[in-house]
Amino acid sequence: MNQEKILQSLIADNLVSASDSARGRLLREAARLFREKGYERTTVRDLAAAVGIQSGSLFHHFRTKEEILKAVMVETIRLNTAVMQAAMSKATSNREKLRALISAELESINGQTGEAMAVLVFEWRSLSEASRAEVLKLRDIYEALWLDVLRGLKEEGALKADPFVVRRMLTGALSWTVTWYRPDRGGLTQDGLTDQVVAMLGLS
Amino acid sequence: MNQEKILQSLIADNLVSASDSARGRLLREAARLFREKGYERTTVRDLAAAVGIQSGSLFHHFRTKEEILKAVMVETIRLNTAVMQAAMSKATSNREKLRALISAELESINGQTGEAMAVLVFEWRSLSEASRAEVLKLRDIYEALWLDVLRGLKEEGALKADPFVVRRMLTGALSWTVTWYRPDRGGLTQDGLTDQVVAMLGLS
DNA sequence: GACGATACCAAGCAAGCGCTTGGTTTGTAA
DNA sequence: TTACAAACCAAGCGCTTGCTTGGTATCGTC
Repeated sequence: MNQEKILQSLIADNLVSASDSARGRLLREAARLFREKGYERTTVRDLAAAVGIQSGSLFHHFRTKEEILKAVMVETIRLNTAVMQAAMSKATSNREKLRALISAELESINGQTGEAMAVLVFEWRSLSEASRAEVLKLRDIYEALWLDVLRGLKEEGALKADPFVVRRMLTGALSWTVTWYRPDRGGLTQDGLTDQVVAMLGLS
Repeated sequence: MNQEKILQSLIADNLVSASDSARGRLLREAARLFREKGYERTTVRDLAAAVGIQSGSLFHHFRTKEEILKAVMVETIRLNTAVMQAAMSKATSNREKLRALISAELESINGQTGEAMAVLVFEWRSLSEASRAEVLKLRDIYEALWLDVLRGLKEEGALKADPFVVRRMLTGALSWTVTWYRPDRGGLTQDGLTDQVVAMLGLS
């Protein structure tokens, strides 16, 4: 199951919006703007202009501005969880699985969903309490994938530090790549970066 | 030279504000509020109320709201750079120096200056272009300290991955601790956390 | 070709924002 | 005691914000 097929099935189940639908286009532009200027500095007029409608018309699709932010986050987690599960299913050993996880997360952060992932990291505080709880539930599923593999590596003796701590360190380290890593601008490929991370953990 | 003495000398040189001065108190409250609610969601009325003055009176001390944000960041970097240089000067080997750096950065992120450090990470986009350049200059000095040590370790063969990449990974990993690590809430001490990071790098 | 839903527009409201203004109090030093 | 600057207050201006409202195209369906 490749990434395109995963996306199709999620769209069919109405779990994420097709990128050629009105909703999908809005969410993509919203992710871009939230990433670029921050949620608070992005006005509903900015959002509307980005998809070529009047600001009031936004509220036909979403009840509030915050609902747009939540949708960006929710759909991104759903997509990346599915992609990650698929990436892992091909691997056999825990070492391979970890590499698949790191590679997939780097891809989600620096690839197509990069803008939305950055929003997920930096705009957390702009979510209401209720939305936060909703997003957290989805994130827990995602995190469980990581912890299973890291615990396995710990038991094998390949990992010295605590799995929980390692995952949180990796979350920070990988998220942070969004602030400096430019896959296009030569030098380091995404695979090369994955190698570096694995090397840093002493697992290469 | 302990942390208190460093602070005194910086205050004497007018590089950071004394925490019992009007300016110092405002900056401390600002860091707290910016951290808690974000810069954009914090109003000048919030800031004024936090130090017990009228909102208009703020502008006697700072020309704009953004200048407050900049001051929080600038003073924090100045302080932490000085603390870090002191921490490193005691160490002899590069291994020890790296441990000192990690420990000091964890302290700055999770100790007294924690709120300001979080602001530095999460409110970057709220700075104007001009302020950003100013803060960046200071950060470069700070980063040079790290890169020197990491390059040394690489030459010794103790480090496998690229020093530049490792530093950026560590920046993310250590910054991220602010979102989950609670030194008070039992379990892991700050020294213990430092051990975990060193172990993760395979340098213990 | 009538109908109802969906998608949108044009206009603007109420609230909150950063910041200004003119004037008063407080602290300090000769 | 006087003089003066620094620190602050009370009031509010001009603008932007998220969102609402009442009405109009557009489109698939029978």
